[in-house]
Amino acid sequence: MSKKDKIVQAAIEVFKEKGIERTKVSDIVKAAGIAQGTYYLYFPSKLAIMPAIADVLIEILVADIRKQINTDDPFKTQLDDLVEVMYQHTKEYRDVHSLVYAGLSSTEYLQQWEEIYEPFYEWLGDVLENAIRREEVRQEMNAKRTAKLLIGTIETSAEQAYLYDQTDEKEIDEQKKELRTFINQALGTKND
Amino acid sequence: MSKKDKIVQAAIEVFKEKGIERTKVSDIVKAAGIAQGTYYLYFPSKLAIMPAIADVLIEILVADIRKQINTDDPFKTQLDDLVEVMYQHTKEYRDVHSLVYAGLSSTEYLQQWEEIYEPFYEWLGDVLENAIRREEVRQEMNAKRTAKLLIGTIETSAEQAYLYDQTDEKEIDEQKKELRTFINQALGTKND
Amino acid sequence: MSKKDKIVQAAIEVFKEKGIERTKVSDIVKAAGIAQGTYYLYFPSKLAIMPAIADVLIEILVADIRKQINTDDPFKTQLDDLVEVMYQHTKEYRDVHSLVYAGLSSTEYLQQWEEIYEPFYEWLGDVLENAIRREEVRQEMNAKRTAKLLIGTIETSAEQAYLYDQTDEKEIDEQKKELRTFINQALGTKND
Amino acid sequence: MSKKDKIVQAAIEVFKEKGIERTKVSDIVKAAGIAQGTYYLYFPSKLAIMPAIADVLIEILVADIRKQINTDDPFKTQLDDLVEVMYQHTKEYRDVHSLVYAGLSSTEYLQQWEEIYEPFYEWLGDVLENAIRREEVRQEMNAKRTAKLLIGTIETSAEQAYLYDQTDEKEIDEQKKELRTFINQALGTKND
DNA sequence: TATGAATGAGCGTTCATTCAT
DNA sequence: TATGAATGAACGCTCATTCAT
Repeated sequence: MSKKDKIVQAAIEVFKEKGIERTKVSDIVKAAGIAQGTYYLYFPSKLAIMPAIADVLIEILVADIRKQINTDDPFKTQLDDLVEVMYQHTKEYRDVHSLVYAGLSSTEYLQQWEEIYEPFYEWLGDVLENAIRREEVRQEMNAKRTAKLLIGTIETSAEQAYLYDQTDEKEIDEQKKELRTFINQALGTKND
Repeated sequence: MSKKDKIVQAAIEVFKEKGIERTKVSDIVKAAGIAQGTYYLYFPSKLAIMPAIADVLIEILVADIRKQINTDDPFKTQLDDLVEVMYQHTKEYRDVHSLVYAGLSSTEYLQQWEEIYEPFYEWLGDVLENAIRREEVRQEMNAKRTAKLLIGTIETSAEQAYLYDQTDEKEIDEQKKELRTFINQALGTKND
Repeated sequence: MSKKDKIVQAAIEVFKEKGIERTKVSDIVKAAGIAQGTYYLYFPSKLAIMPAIADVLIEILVADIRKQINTDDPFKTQLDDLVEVMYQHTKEYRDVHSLVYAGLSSTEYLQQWEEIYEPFYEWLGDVLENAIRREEVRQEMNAKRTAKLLIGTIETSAEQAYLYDQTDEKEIDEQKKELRTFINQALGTKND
Repeated sequence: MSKKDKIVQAAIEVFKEKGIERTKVSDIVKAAGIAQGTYYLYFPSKLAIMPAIADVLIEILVADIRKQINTDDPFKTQLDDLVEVMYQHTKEYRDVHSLVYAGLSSTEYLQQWEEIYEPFYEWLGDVLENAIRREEVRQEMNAKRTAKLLIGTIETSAEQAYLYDQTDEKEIDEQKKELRTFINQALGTKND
């Protein structure tokens, strides 16, 4: 693993640990086992690491999705699995996610956010197009735009679920069920 | 207007202009026309004001919605209007909104986020229940849960739209149209 | 009790409680049950109360001494009793004592310290003069100067004893015994 | 000289000039010729430097004493010299001394005070033991305890003397004379 | 006298960034 | 490349004091 990756990994770890607290560069370098100055050989400023972190988060998410979702399954199954993976991912990384988002907010990097999500949009867009072709969903939709809507809906729902520490799993399951109905309707998913 | 409200108003203004990191307490008090120490009579720390700001943002949003949406209109019309108002609101306040969210992230206050949204959820939940009763939407939904999903979907979509400064209105209109289809389908809105 | 006295009493209480921590004017007024501004009707500044506190401390000490020491007793007995009372007093008030001393240090009031001790010096000077007259101690001493030395010696010894929280009473007793020998020798106290 | 020592030296100088309340960390670092942040690499807070200062003060005192006192001299002479050196030292450093003591009072460090004095107690304890062996003082004393009493007595006496700016040297000489008598008696110093 | 909200100068501390090695 | 001690600008917060009521 390159030193740069090591720094990014360490940063993610520290964000997860320190959670809500503000993370210092000195924490990151300590976790990465490098000297304070070394950080600046790879990133020009404290916030400059944020896009790299966001990239990794999306990479992890997309990798998980590819692993857990079988694109030969019926679309409805794939959709259910997508919800599961995204809930799982949100649960594990939601602190980091919101911190990174916050970090990007205070810089010129915010613009990159959508760009970073692009591979994810792309993947889901392809899946939707397949489903359209296979007539497993309604026909007249724009696959890419709908992919963005779908991702936004699932992600926000997951965030609402895990916003409270109180992981009342039963409550979460209810919400997940409602979500599945909501998006299946939205896409006009065929059942049989 | 109470002094506390004056501080909150001033904070919103300054956050809109400068962002969260770049905003000093001294900027807020200057804008509010009060002394530095006075701020701390009302809020124990710089970040402690965030929930109060979020409250105001939601108040404004809900007030706008009440003003612009006629609950006697067909549900479909109300939904269209809701999208318009929320897009408008996101456009105007999206900086503050994400800053406040970021600010809450770095504190123990994040938990309050959902609580603050409660009045909005409540309102839309009532509207949905009416629509269910009037058979303008599909029957088997849970109104409150669906309200949360709906709000999350519209809000995220609006955020995606205004994430870039480049306000390509045509592009935005396309996305808005796709969104309307998406949510109408999701709710099973009746057309006639 | 006058309001001024109430403030002084409250200040002593707060000093005892907060001990080592810096005490704020707001703590004092809260304890005294008065408004912040009222304090300044009686003392022109935060530190201005220090001499008044010192006065009270000495008053208490001298009152205790008068109560516990019988000036008709043999001088040696009086001396033993004096040691007891001063140790007791130091134990109870040593935090306040050092804080007041510190408080006076940072002002022009430090000069008053000796002045405040004057009644105590006076009292012990008289006792010593009696002892000289009664030939219970060596003859050639200057009563007033020796009183000051004696008080300083006993007080410092007591402070050394209670500097540590660890109140090893056995150790303290040993030191007290050594002290008694030391001062009896110093004064040439007659035994029989 | 190490950077830490440089900071301590500078702090002593500044405290002598300005007092503890009026001394800002920025004054200390300016005098030390270092950056503000550097101070905090060596001391975690403003007050945390106090024990280090106290250490230095005692070091200086003990060094002076070793230089000025000939341990081959008769004990009585050594005692006279000790009084001289301690008066001298108190005169020069009394502001810093009481400030440091006050500073320690407001922290958890107060406990260290006796610990810091330890080398001084040790030295005088040895001297006393020698005197006992040579039968220059009374025989039955505990050397270490008596050393503490002796130091306390002389120090307090010197502080009483220099508490007033008005250095009436004649008055001070009188008191010093009375002090010498007092402690010689206390120790049973032999004259011939 | 008494109040207590308001003041605002002032200070301790932090932490991103630099640079000599 | 790598180090980590040093930097110093920047800022949150405190708290003694004031003053309108």
